[in-house]
Amino acid sequence: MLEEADRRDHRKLGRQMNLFFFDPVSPASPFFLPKGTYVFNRLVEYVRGLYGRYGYDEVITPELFLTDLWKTSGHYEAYIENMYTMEVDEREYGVKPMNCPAAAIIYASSLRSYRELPIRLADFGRLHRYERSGVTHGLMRVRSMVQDDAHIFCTPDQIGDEVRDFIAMLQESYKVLGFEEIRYALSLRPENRVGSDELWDSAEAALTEVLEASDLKHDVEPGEGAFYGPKIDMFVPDAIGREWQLGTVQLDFNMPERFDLDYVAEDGSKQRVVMIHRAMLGSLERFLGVWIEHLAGNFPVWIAPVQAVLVPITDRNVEYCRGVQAQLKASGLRVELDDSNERMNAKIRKAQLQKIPYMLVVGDREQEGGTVAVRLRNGDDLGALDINEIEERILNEVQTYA
RNA sequence: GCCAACGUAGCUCAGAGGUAGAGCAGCUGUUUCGUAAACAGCAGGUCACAGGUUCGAUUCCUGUCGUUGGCUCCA
Repeated sequence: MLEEADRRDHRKLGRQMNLFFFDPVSPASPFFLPKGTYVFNRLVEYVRGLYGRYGYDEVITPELFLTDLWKTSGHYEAYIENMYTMEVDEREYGVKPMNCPAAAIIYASSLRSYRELPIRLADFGRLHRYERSGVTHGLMRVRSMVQDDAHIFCTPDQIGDEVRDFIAMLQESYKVLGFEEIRYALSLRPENRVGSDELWDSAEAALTEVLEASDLKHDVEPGEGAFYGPKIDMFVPDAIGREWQLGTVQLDFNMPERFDLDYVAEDGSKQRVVMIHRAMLGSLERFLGVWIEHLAGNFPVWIAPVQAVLVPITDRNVEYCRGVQAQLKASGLRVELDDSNERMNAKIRKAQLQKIPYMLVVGDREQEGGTVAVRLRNGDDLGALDINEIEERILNEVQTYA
């Protein structure tokens, strides 16, 4: 069991599969290698696809702000110790530890009508947080990260629908990504909080309603909410059973007040807008760490950095393999050719350790028949398949997120 | 930040108060092989960093940095 956890350890697999590594010159900050970057970007791309369907708009915001911004948001007091700051032209700047104030600035940048609500602004900005020594852990807790972050601005009446749609999107994505068991936790009002009791009442009721309406089993954690609003967090365990928070949806009554965010209502009056912070996969670094352990490194074909490797048995078969590679690449597949001076056994072992989904072995027999001998990473041998046949099979898996 | 441990070659590790070793990876050559490691040779290290003790420190001591397990924290 412990051995199995060790095999799934994302830090080891990260090295072994050439995905990422860490270097003391930037403590607790991953360097993503080309293969890790591919997976990372493909995840972002996947999320962007969902955003298209779920009505989000993406924005790009600065990484560096005058600390005035966090004085306005209220984070300065609580979190300045955990921020990276610098002085330029005698003014104090801070590297952003979260995107929400930037979203508030965007919201405030024009007069808003109830007609344009809800506004859903996605931001894949890179965040930096000085995490205290002793709390960092591989990709799970880093000092530099990107979240699939978004902020929804809506009316109080829209809270329920927004939370419900978000959870629906989250469940859709977790299903595709292979997470069956998610723990949901509803966190209610803490001692120290902002906002009226009426506001908390309705917000907590809205979250509870969504959870119950969708029949979602969840824990209720009184007093665990953020000072600015109640929230629902989604947790998933790593290889040794430690739970990590990935998704979250948080109502915020504080930021709209502090940034004076409102909209013109139907009757012409100005109304305070509601802000919802939400992240589906959460920190993409953390998500990748948990996901790698969950999959034991076996990325699904659609996102595997290398989908197939051609293994020529002898030099005689290399030219033929080049042709097959060219054909598969032309279809958009990521196919490598192992023409190293190794025995087939060694090439297969190497591909296994890289967790490459398909190994296409080519000897004289395959070459003559215009086929490849297909081996899966689980050891299954599918025998000789026609090139078009294997191409279709892989393409189909890509399209269906199999 | 706290408690504890660890830090030796790109990776995984061994080692000892007298300035270091293996396997894998790398490079060169041989080999042309049927589903998880062919063979040989070569090359590779300020033993994390800084002080201290000592005739002599990579080894012992202290500090710093980093990593790991746990605690606290996680906007």
